[in-house]
Amino acid sequence: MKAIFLLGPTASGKTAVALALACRIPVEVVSVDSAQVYRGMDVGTAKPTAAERAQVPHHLIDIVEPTAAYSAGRFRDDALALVRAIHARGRIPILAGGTMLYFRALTRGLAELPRADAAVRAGIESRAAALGWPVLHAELGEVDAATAARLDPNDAQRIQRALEVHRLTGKALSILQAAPRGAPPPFEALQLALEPSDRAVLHQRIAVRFRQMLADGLVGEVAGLRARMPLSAELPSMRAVGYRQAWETLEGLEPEATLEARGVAATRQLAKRQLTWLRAMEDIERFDCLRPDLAAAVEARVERFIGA
RNA sequence: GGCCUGGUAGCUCAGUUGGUAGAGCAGCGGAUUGAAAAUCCGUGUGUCGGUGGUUCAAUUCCGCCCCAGGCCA
Repeated sequence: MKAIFLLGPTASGKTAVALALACRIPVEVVSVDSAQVYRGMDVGTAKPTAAERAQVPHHLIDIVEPTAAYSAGRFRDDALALVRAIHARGRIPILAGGTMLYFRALTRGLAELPRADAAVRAGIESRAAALGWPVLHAELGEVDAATAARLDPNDAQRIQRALEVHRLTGKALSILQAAPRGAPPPFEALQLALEPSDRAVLHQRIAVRFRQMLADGLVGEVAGLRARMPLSAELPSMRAVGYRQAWETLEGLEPEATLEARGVAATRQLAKRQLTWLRAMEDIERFDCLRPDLAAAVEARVERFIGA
């Protein structure tokens, strides 16, 4: 069983490459993207168009409401089921996207941990508001010294998660994470990374694309979502690049005049973090996403993989 | 043409009663196990507009010039 991984930072051209591959090879695309899962968030997440989705089946797009929270754990389950189903149809899955934690969850597995618990999180949150995260970090140190040592006293999100896991299971996160993982993924993957040889060119693309998103009505999309459902700034969906900045402008927290610059900067920062992940990955074949013959080069490599 | 106010890091600005300078943002590097497009950590040498002068020493004081605003002609 074979699968193709296509990873790259935002604006590196993953969608175009995947579509080009689809012309030659019977494939289905599994999106590996923590923002494209949200229904109604179209403009700012650069989802493939309806036409593109009609051309090739795409999965894990528009699967949850923006009021909900998706997760790496759900992604792993969903993606493994999809890979199986696509294989059963005699096709090859292309897992394409830029959410590198999701790729890792797939290739290395996740520890057996409890899901997020809203009530427990709220309790931790309110204690943190009163005492400050460094105090909770110290408390974590009493029940899970290894995790506390690994985390910065200000890393609210991870301290909260570690405390949550302890409260829910009575065990230290570090112990649970050290336990052996489940079976490795039941497929052989060709891992391809798209990386720019010139960061400045990627930045240029990002600027052009964000400007286009604004022209395409990103702010209106966010305003519409806010009018239709009970959203809040803390929701993962509304923390997504572009959506957070549009939200701040709609709330009057930041001037509209700076929206474009803030959105572009946030996108560049996202791309930088994605590139940091990619740089650390081994067993991955890298392609310069700026080369003019990118699609053809990837195609040739994939055909070799499939033929083998 | 005259007067005034500015010209300091990519941007916005602070500062040095004369001993060559620092914040925010941006950028860059890193971490990353159910929120990950998140969260966190680290990282600041720049002809202090140019040029003469005073001084042991000038980005800081003085002269002239250039540039940008404003006011008066």
